[in-house]
Amino acid sequence: MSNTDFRLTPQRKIILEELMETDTHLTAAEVYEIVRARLPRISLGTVYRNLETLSQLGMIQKLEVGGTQKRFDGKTNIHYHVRCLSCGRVDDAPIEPQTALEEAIEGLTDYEIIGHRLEFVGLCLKCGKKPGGEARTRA
Amino acid sequence: MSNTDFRLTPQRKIILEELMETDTHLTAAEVYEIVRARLPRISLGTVYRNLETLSQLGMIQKLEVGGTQKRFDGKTNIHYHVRCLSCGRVDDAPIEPQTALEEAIEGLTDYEIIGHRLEFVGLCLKCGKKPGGEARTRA
DNA sequence: TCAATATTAGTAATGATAATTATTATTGAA
DNA sequence: TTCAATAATAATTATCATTACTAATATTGA
Ligand SMILES: [Mn+2]
Ligand SMILES: [Mn+2]
Ligand SMILES: [Zn+2]
Ligand SMILES: [Zn+2]
Repeated sequence: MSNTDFRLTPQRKIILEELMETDTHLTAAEVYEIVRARLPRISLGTVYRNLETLSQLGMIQKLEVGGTQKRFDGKTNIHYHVRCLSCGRVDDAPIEPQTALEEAIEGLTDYEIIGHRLEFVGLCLKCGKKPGGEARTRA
Repeated sequence: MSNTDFRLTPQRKIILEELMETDTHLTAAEVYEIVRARLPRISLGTVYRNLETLSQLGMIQKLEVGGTQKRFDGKTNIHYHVRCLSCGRVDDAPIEPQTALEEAIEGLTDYEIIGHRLEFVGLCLKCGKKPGGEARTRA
């Protein structure tokens, strides 16, 4: 019984491919829409299940950014994000991980610190400039 | 027509009081349970509606921490948090807001930066020490 | 070849939160 | 005071994201 019984099914392969070749941090629903163009019979449940599996295996990253939906990242290294308060768009933040932050709280709390999450919020190019922009979504 | 038609109803007063005198960053469901001890007829919808209203007015803060539930904070000043990966507990992080972070990305992105959120994650005293601790909850 | 195992599509269930609605409470002008 | 306008409530229903279940299909390796 090989312990490596992870099968790279067509569904998983395509989900991975689509996540790799985009930098927009898709939601599960967005992944579903995109993958459906290539695999019309895939089900939303399969997308959720595999996004979970793949992130569990460290092949992708599940992001807990603000807002109501989780987002998924083809990049697995530690990095920060910027989120648009208006349209929800999430981009990578061009700033290196600040290890100093964890050193700063070390010992000041009862917690055993494992990591940290830093998210910048603001308005993306599209939403920020012109008055109005896109409809403001909640959260 | 006075524009200040916010009424400090008993429901709102008690929700506020309970949020003020705790430092544990309650979820809506937890607020509901606690307030119910004093106002047994209050409805969960009222709790949600007023938590939203109060945070809209800047009287409390709605926190978008990791996990599945929003949490509410009686403190309205900007500060960071530590969250336990095991039990979900959220405490204030004893570290000052780092304005330098926003200065660091300023100009490096297309975004108009408005703010940032920093959350440390780890294991609280109760969950971290003894092997086992509480049952690990998801997210 | 074939039984064990993994994965799927489809659907139902769950959990958090928001919207609706009919009723009650408060306000301020007549 | 009285009463119409407004605000807020309790109760209920709806929505949205996500997870669980289930029966069918696919893959694996002895
Ligand atoms: Mn990213
Ligand atoms: Mn706090
Ligand atoms: Zn935007
Ligand atoms: Zn804990």
